[in-house]
Amino acid sequence: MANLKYSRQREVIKELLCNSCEHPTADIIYMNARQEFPNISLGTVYRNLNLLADLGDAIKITTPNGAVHFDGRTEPHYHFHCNKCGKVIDLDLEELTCINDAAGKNFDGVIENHSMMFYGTCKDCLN
Amino acid sequence: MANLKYSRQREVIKELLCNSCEHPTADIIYMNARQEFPNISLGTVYRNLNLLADLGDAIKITTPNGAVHFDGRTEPHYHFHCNKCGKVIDLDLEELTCINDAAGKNFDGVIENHSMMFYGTCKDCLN
DNA sequence: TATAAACATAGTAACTATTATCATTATTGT
DNA sequence: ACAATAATGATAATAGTTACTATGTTTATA
Repeated sequence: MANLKYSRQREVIKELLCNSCEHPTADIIYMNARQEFPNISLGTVYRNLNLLADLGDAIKITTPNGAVHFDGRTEPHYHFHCNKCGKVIDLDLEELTCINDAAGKNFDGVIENHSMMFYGTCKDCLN
Repeated sequence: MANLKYSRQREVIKELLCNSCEHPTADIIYMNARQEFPNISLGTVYRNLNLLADLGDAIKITTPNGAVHFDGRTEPHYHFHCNKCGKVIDLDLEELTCINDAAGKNFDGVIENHSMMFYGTCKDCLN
């Protein structure tokens, strides 16, 4: 798993992800990466985004309308998903640290972590 | 939107969903519905599940590994997703009613609701 | 620095989950 | 009973993602 070799493509993908506050999809990263590597393959983008997620350097955010968003900010935080435009926005809400324990009270498995997504209408979409 | 006509297929789909504690995917519902209607179309299953969700009679649950699960229990509650088998399980945890307000504190849009998903390993997968 | 092993890439095909299309069938109000 | 309209089954189409493969890069070692 740790037999990694450097690649310029991966570095650029990681940079794009870390410098973005937009929680981009693989698609968006692909479009941006093409400005640096006109021939980069979409497969390369997916492979590296998933790799970064596996390494803990990125977070995958699943939204109700299909595409997976990626987040380069890895410390725990919560997200808002706009029901109109589909944008994903960071929220300024401190982590609920003890909720995992509370959830595990009457539960027979092991709870490791949680994610929370808020829904509604973002500023831009409030006509 | 309310120009509905009765269909036996929809009734069976709804029944299957409400009688299940398993948070089935469209696929599973399809397989079960075929015992009643051997010729039912997968499209019919999707159409009706989405319709039920739009009517508020079902909830769509998005999990990190692709497929959407459906839940016939519509009062607010939280879920656990097993990282190994992908099962979705109801949790006995009371709703965090005021968290929407807390999340909206430094946020410029309108927050309507939220979902929370816990992750880990379920009882059956703890070898 | 040459070399060989291992990894990464681009390009493309394949796959999965879901939605759209459309001719036929079923429901419902009159 | 009939006409309007919604729902169905069958299938095609789409979107997002992963798999495959030949070629190109990186890297450790001599």
